[in-house]
Amino acid sequence: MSKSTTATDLSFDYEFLDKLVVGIGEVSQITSIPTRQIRYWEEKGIIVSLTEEEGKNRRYDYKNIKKMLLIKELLDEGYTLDASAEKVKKRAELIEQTLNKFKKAP
Amino acid sequence: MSKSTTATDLSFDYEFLDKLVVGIGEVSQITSIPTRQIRYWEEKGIIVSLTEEEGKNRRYDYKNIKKMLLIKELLDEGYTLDASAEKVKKRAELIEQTLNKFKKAP
DNA sequence: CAAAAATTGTAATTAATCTACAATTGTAAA
DNA sequence: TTTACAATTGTAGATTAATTACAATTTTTG
Repeated sequence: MSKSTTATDLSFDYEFLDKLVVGIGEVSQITSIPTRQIRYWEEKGIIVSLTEEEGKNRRYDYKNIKKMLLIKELLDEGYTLDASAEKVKKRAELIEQTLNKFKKAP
Repeated sequence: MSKSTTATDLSFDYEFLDKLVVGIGEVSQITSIPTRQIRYWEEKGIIVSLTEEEGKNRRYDYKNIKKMLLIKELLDEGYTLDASAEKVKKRAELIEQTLNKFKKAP
């Protein structure tokens, strides 16, 4: 009848990650990236939030957060922001594929 | 040297779930539980948020969200709020154990 | 019905976020 | 070293979202 997700079943919680949306403050807490920097990356088009309309608060999903973490790593390694963004674009496809694998499973 | 979490490695992203914190608005979006109801449950002591101090915004972690989803299910099944809370307390231990299993892995 | 449980409404206040304009710092080529 | 661009940071003033607190309403149970 119902899905009954039994709470302990987190063998992989893609269903949860799929619904996940977070504000910029939480992203900042999770990733240790300052909100100001997140907005800057977004301003440059490197990150695209799920914001409904201009002026409303930004919302980010799992993929967004993963991207940011990766960009942060790459910057640390010495890549420029644009180069990092380029690299991330390719990896993003992998993340997507991996997530889709879980989604397709019956 | 560094942990290098490579972003595509989400075979199980316990590290991510561990850091996860979410505001009440997002919890409401994720779970479809109204914010008013979440605050009420908290007021009754059934949920305990990570709020730093009174007046500041509430923050919830993965376990909190899982608890809420479970309570919602149990209410649907006809349990009272207190009975649901009781059941959840036991399951919470299971969730914790499961998470710890991942944490211990080298 | 009466009492308790559970939920919901909302006003007034505070916290967090938004945009926009500007300043600062870092890097690399001329 | 200077010039130029990349990257980040600061902040004022406005707006969105969350807080508490008091109360009302709906639901369940004896």
